[in-house]
Amino acid sequence: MDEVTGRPVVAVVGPTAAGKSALAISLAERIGGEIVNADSMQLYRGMDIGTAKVTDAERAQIAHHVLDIWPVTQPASVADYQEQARAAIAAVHARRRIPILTGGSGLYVQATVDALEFPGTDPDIRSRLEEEVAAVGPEALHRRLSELDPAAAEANSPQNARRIVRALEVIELTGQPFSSGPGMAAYRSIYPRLTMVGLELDLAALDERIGLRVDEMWERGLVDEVRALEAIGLRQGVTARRALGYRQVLAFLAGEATEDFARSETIRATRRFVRRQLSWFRRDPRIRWLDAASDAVAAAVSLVRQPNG
RNA sequence: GGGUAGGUAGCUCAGUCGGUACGAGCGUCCGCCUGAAAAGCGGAAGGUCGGCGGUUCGACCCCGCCCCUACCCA
Repeated sequence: MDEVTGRPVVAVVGPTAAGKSALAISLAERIGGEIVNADSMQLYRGMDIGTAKVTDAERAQIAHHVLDIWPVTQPASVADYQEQARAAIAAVHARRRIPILTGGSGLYVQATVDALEFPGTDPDIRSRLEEEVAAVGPEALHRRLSELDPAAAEANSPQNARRIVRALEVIELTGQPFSSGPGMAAYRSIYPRLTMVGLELDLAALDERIGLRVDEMWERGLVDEVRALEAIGLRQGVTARRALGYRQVLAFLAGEATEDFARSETIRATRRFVRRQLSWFRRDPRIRWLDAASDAVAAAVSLVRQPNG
């Protein structure tokens, strides 16, 4: 068994606002762990309040990794994240401690833990295709995709410009159909001793917490945070400017919405997001779900100590 | 008391010059997801078109009365 990957890895996943960060910290204390972030937006430097990033105090308590790695102007990249997250896990292992991958970005968790391989990207091809969709509409490109890679076309709706562009990009770049490489690696973990813990809470309670949490973000100065990030290019970043809360505050700062509207929209969008997260995680059969309303820490500790499936 | 506008999906509103509601956005529910993923996308369930009567072969759309809301006049 591989010296590094044969060591235990824990993943704490689940919807936003269920309490993953706190659970991960408590768990880390009990089992001698260090946290590896798997939250796409917490990768951005300066996006603290709106992403509910762990505090300095919490970071002093338990080591956190793969946080604040990108400037807000940089487009997100799962492939880049994957590399850094795996390196962080290896480093934690090298310290003979247990990495606890924590976050609600399903794709990022899977990219780290599963044998996913991302074909490359090419800015020129990408921007050319993007201009094309803008000009011709996604349906036209979808038709082309049907000829080049029927399976990929089948898998994407003709409206889904983003996915169609990426599929065409990969085909052009690799000369291979997009649908041939990816897919099958999902749920095949590269870490044999992986324990996946899902933290759940009933939707009504979660919705309530989201409302409170967003109000709290406002009190803590989310608007000022966004204003400061705006000054260093938030509006130019393709990914960061669309983050929950940030997008809405930017609209408010641009005079396109009232502050109240920005806040209620943030709550609404976050609630919708939580549903998408659940729909992603629910289908992963490896996840052991724990109720956030009960003693999830104790339950998680015992799961880690006696993985058993 | 009089007048005007309006009462259509949970919400905000389109619409039918009378022929089984083409509805839309938001909300809700379900799902998809391999380099933007807190993103992007798909599907579904929801309506006796304020009430009662009338005209008509047929009314949500016409007529009468009533109720409710907003505003105006007194």
